[in-house]
Amino acid sequence: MTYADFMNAPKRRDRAATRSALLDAARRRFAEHGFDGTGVREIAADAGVDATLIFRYFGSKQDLFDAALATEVPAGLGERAAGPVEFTDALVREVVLGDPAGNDGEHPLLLMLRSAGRPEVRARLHEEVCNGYLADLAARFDGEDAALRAELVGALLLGMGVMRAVVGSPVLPAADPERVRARVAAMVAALEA
Amino acid sequence: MTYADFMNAPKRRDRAATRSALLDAARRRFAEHGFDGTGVREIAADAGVDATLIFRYFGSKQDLFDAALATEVPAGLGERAAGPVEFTDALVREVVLGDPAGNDGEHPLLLMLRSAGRPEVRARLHEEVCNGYLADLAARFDGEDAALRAELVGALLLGMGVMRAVVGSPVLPAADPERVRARVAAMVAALEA
DNA sequence: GTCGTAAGTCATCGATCGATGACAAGGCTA
DNA sequence: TAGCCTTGTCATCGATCGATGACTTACGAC
Repeated sequence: MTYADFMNAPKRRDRAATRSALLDAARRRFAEHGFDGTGVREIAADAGVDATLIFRYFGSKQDLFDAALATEVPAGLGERAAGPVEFTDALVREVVLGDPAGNDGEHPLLLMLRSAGRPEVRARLHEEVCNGYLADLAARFDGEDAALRAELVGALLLGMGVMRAVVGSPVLPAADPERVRARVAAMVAALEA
Repeated sequence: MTYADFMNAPKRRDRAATRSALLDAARRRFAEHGFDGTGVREIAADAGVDATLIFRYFGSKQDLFDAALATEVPAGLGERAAGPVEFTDALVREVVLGDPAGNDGEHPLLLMLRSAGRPEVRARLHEEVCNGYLADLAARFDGEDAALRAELVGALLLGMGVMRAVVGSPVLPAADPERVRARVAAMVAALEA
C-alpha cells in the first residue's frame, strides 16, 4: 500500500477514538484561543473528523467545553501536605512545573482563565479558586491575615501559570525546577509570621 | 421639561464626547468579556450611540480595541525606585490596589489578558511583559537567578491582578492596602539573597 | 437666514457561526 | 449472506457578526 493509499483509505469507525480525538483537539483549541475564539469546525478539523459529530457525541459546543474541563481535575490535594510551604510546593510541581504537553493539555484553571469572558466559566473559576484552593491554603495559615496570605500565595501560583501558558515567558520552562521550588518556598515562608 | 422629554430629546452632536463614550464602553466590555466575546453593537449600545460610528471614528473593531489599549499606559516606572522591593511596591499600588472604576477601567495588561486568544494581542502582551516589566525587574536583582526572581515577582503581581479582575476574589479589595503592601514586600525581600 | 460640512441614522451585505435533519456506508449478528 | 444499528457525510438553516454606503439632520460660518 502506498502512502497515498494510506492517506485516502477510509477511516476505521471507532466511536471511542473519535470522541477522544475531539476531546483532545478541543482542549488544545480552547486552551490556546479560548471558547469564543474557537469554532467547532476548527476542532473537528484538528481531530480529523466531521464537525457534526461534535453535536452527536457531546450535544453542543458548550457541552464539549464542559467535557474538556471535566477530564482529570487533579483534585485530592487536601490530604497531602500539612504546612503552607509544603502544600504550595506540591501545587508548584503539579500546576506550574508539570509538562504541558505530556499530561493531557493545560491545567483546568488555565483553561477556564482563557474563556473567562463567559459568565458560567467565570462563576466556576471563582468557585473553584476561592472555595477550593484558597480555602485549603487559608486553613494552613495561622493568624488573622490567613485569607490575605492565602490569596498572595494563590496569586503567585496563578501568576506563574499565566506567565507560562498565556504570556509565554521562557523563564520558567527553562529554569531549574529545584531552584524554582526553593525560591517559591522562600516567598511562602516569608508569609509565616 | 419632563423626564420623558429629557429622555426623548435629541442628543447633542459632539464628536469628542461620542468618541470618548465609545472608548469607555469598549474598555469595559473588552475588559469583562474579551475581544471575541464583545460585539460592536453592544459597545455602541453601552455608549448610547449608533454602532456605525465605531467604524467612522476608529475604522474597525480591532482599531477600537487598540485605541482602548493605548489610553494611558502608566509607563514611566523605570526612574521611580531603585530596589526591587520599592519597585514592586510601586507596581502594587498602581496595578493591584488602584481603584478599578476610578481611573479609566482596567490595567492594559489585564485587558490584553482577557483577549489573549488573539495572536496579535498575545504577541503584544508577551512583548510588554517580558521586555518591559520583567526586564525592569530583573535589572534590579543581583546574582545569576535575576531572571527567575523577576519572573516570580512578576507572576505575583500578575496573579494579584488576575485574582481581583478575573477570578473576582473579594480578599484583595477588602484587605487593608498597607497590610497587602507589607506582605508583598516581605515576599519580594525573601528573594534578595 | 442660508448653506455646507460634519454627525447621526437606516437598510443591508457577505461571511461565519452553532446547530439540525436527511442520507450514505461500514460492521456486527443472525 | 441478509439485515439492522451505528458511524460518518452532506446540504443547509437561522442567527449573528463586522462592515459599507446612502440618506437625513443638526450645527456653525458667513
